[in-house]
Amino acid sequence: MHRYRTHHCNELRVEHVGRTARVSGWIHRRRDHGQLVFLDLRDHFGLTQCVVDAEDDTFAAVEETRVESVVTVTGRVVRRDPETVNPRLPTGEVELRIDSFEVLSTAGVLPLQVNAEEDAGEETRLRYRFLDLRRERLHANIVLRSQVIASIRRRMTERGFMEFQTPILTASSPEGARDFLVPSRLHPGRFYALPQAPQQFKQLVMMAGYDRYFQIAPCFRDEDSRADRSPGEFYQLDVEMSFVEQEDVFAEIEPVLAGVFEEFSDRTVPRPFARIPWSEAMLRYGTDKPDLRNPLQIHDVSDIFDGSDFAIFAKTVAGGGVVRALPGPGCGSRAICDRMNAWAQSLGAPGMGYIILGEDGGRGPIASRLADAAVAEMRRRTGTGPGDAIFFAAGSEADAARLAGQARIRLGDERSLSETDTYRFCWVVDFPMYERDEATGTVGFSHNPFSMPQGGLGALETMDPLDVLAYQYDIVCNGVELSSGAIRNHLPDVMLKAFAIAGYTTADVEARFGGMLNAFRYGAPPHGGIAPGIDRIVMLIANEPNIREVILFPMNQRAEDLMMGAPGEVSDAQLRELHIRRNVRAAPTGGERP
RNA sequence: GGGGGUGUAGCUCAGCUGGUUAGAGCGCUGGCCUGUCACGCCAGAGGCCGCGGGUUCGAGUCCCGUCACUCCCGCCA
Repeated sequence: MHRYRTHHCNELRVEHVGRTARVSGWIHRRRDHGQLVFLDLRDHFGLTQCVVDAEDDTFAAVEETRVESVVTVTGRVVRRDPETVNPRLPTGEVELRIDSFEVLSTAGVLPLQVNAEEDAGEETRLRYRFLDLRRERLHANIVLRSQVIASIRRRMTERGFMEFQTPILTASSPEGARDFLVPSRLHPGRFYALPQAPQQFKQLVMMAGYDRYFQIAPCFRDEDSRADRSPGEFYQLDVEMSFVEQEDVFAEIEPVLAGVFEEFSDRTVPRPFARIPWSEAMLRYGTDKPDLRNPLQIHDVSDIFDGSDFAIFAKTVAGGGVVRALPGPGCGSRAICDRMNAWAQSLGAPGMGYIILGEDGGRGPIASRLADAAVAEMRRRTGTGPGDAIFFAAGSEADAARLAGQARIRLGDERSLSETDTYRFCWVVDFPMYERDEATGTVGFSHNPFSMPQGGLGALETMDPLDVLAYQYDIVCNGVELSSGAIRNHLPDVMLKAFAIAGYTTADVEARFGGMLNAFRYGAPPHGGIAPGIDRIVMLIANEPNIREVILFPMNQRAEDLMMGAPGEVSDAQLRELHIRRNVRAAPTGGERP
């Protein structure tokens, strides 16, 4: 008989009755009846009930071993009486009568309870991640993650993509997020950087002629975390293709994403994914990552208020601002509208105007200043009627869009308007190539500087840069941005011009992106790609609100690994070898850990 | 860097307008219990009320500071 087990803990069935079996695992739960003890033994696969009574030799040992200890149980598989069958367990028709009981590893009193639904605090969970991972939900999430990644690999390979590894130790990139730096022992004063993404490498793979590349790629960015953004590191499904236009990329990625989401969830994935121009997304949804499960849409009503008697909005429009209207189904009451207004003010907005709609037209301070025909026109545009309200966000185009967009989300949640059984994907396309930095007034890249401008060199030379669009797109699912992507700029002249508009000299570009720029001069195929976030994909499929729930060993919000103690101190000898000298003020004393 | 929330037993939390000995569930320890499956019943131990200062006759509760965790803004081309 095998030293540890003949069966795992989700294997024994009626057909095994009468045989002797051996199982090993953790003591999940014990039910002690004094003269009779039940033990639920747990391993990766499931639970098996073991039983022992007072006359057995092992009784005392079973009774005193604490939960989460690791034990090996050998015994006879017995059919349970019909009234004691547990239909909730796959192994619930049988149990194991304990003949021998061996403790392989004892557990102390637990800092968090593995067998309870109740969540411990984040700090405890992260410090004792190995215990947290034993719990059912988290354990299942990580299994799901493994299966999702395996499915993605299979789907990509079947489509003719090849998976390559790109360097982890590379050069610091001057744009974008903060880099993690790695000092060089051989080159005093010089540093590697961990890649923020394999962006330049994957483009070079295309120039090397491999045609279609993908990688489940680790990416490193030294930026602050969010609930949907893990600090430090994350994984992307990094993809690049040669000789393609935008729709070719969509045609490859759409079935992969839809297939994976359908394979691992019970929800529907409507196809084809909607294509929404960026400017339309900002107008209708007030965001560049719209949740299309929410049926509400925002409408521009600036023309109606232009020159109207409602002075605040008329002045806004006259000053170049806009007024946006959001339908509020069933919101036709003072209490609801006042609450929306107070909420808007809590966000720092001046307020949120409203019209309450009754059988006989509109009520409220705005409606009283407008002609009936104007109110009727707004009803028509927003599709509202008696019992509803229309909410208004006024201000600069960006401010009004943001407020209306947030109000749209809030109403959707509060009134439960959104679908709950769907993954609504969309492609947001036609992003602007440049944007004006509000603080400095300068023009900079709004997204990836390597994207191809629509209209090419001609557009860059003749158009207002702020009007130039890029072959730049996002894939969004249920309001979560999964990825940006682009058709790349593979033409050195266009690239130098594009960078010049953003304030970079040719020398700057050569110095910073020389490797790739040089490659463009020896025959570069037109190419493009995308890089959906793996962690966010799994998070959506697992229906988890926080990205830590789908990562084996996540760091906390301050980018610390509480279990391993990272980042940690290193020895003076290590630093000397790396030509590094500390330059930190004396650490404040009294820290809980060194 | 900024804003919000939280911090009370090993864990999850309650603790009112400041008031006498700070509670519950789970866990832990001991006892009882032969068909449970979140077993049940009885008893017990366990508290720097995050930390420091202040107001007050009196602070878990109010004020100031600080630390930690978390959510958000900035940031993430």
